Amino acid sequence: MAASIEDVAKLAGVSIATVSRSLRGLPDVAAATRDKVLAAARELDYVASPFAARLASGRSSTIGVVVPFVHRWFFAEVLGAVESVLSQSGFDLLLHNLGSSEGREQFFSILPVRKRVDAVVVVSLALTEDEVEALKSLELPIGVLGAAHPGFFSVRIDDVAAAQTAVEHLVGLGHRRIALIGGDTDDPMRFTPPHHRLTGFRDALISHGITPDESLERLGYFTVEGGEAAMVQLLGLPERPTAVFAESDEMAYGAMRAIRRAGLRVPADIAVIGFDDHQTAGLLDLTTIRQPVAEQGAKLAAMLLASLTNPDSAQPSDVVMETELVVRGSTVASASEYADTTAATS
Amino acid sequence: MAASIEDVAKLAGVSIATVSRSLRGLPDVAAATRDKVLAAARELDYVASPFAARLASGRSSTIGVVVPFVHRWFFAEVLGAVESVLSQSGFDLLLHNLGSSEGREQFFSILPVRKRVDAVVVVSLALTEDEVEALKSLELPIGVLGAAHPGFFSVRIDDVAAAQTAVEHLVGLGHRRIALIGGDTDDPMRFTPPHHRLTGFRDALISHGITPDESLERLGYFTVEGGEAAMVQLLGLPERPTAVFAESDEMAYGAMRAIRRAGLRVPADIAVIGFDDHQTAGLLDLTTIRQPVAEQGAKLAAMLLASLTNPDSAQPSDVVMETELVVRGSTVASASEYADTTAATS
DNA sequence: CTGTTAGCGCCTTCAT
DNA sequence: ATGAAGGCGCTAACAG
Repeated sequence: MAASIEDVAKLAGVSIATVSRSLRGLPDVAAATRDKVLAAARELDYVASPFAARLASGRSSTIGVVVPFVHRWFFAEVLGAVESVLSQSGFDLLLHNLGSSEGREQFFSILPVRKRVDAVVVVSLALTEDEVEALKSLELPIGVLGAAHPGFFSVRIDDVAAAQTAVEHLVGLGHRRIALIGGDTDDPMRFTPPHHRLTGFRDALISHGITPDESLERLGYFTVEGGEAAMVQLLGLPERPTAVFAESDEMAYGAMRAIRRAGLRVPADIAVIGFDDHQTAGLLDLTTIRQPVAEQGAKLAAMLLASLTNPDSAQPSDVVMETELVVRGSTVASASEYADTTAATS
Repeated sequence: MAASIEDVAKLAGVSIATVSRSLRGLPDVAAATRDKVLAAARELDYVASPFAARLASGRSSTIGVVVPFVHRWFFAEVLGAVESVLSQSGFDLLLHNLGSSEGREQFFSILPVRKRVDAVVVVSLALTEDEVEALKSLELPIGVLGAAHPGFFSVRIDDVAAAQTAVEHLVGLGHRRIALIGGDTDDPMRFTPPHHRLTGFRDALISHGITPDESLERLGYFTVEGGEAAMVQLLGLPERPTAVFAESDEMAYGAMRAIRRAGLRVPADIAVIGFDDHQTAGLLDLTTIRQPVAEQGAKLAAMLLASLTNPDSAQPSDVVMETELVVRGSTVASASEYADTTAATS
């Protein structure tokens, strides 16, 4: 049987209260006493029972993290960053992978994090009002990655502006007939980026005197395969686009593949720009909008931890991180030298 | 303040013991009583405090999952499958992402799962003796994915045989000068596959009268970039290989890219076979060894749950799942038709 | 079938 | 600076 706080107290010759104080580094413990306790604890290989501690204190030192799909690059990257921050602070991470709209419904109706976490991180979900209410009913600090909600902490990028930047890069290269390969804004899983990137795409066109043409907006479902299929459709148009903005690098990969399979050249015949700066974007020479992925997760986790540590500063804040246009060979032929250099040194 | 079991008991007009029994679906409760309790619980929006339950029962309904890197495809896929099985059984999943050899050391010395999980799943780590001892000291059911250990549950594939199959496919096509792009068997993170796949590779060559040539064995570090760099080295050899076996599809992608950049053709000049059947392998027309990734994770989780539910059947078992050679255009030119079909329908 | 009563192992006032 | 003692909310015998 594992040692309990009482065993440590006996061995150290003090009360269990003193053991508790010493082990948690509370003040008002004599240095000599603390040392005795630490020695006894080490000797017995003691670790406090988290459940007893949580029951008594009401705090769980656990954060729930909700992702739509762990196995997709973006979410996995965020998750890794969050885990790293939490484990360094001695917090546990309870993972909830929604997986589907049924999983999502189930999560928000059951709220399996109830009574077991101190805060919740929600990644990239466009929350419905009901979902927001459900989260609020937890009466816990909530962190959202990818969208701002009053009362919640948030970290995100400016998707509208980033999409505009992408389109403006293409316009600046002389393109006027620009297609979009995006996520489904009606998707039952409701991700946030598609809405904003679509808005930015259309806004940028309009501000350059180009009328958005819905036949040039196709769904790529955030997968390589989807991007390829969408591009095939675009290539079948009477008047095909000269440039494509894909809302993710993975869809851009599919688009490039479709273009080349059709015997056309990137960027000579059709320029392609992606979004994310996925790890293989340099390798595939893809121009893209870089966003700090792990950094967003780490920042959000840190904000939540800070609010738990110091409930005074619990002012929910909204952090908007910078994105950056990374020009490579898929939009500017001569840029490929840069890309080669990047790929070789990475 | 959230409702407690006492509130429910009062409202239902029964004792807290009866509430507990009713809510947990234990036998020996009159149907009418149970209904009253359930109604009261619903009315008060009651959920039991897991910590109190865990303290009292000694069970946590939580499983710890340890992965080397969440953000890598294979591990993320496994994690998603494990999460799905656990959440369906009402179990919590505590995630531990090692991230580096320091993170690994820290995990096994601190054992942050102590006193908080009912079982542990370890993914793809070649465990040292000390690590095995550390896990055993938990006195919990341990599940290992990717390697067998006496006393632990395990699910895996036969990496040696699978690698042999890959090489035999190449030999069958007439290749004799076959290179390997693999993981580092001296990597501080010590993954299991590299050792076994290297063994299978060499064994297959030998059994066909081909002497393994170490200059044809290169490190690709399980990344696209690493695979490309390894292939560049192989292409620089006085006598270059006519075929390459990469221990992962991602390394194979890099190899194919290096080959094409060098102005050579796949498979005409150099055939390439990968490992995993990664989701984009069909798209990139890569011959590979398919292994059931999510299935391995789901199976292992289910085994552990079964052993917790029915401690009698707690016989640690070792399940070896099937792998399958998937022939596509990177080894057999005429196979590309199949690949196109696959890609179009997937 | 249902109620009573000890704990589970720790945190946290409140004294001293 | 330290100790004593009362919960935290539930489970699990044990009665009845």
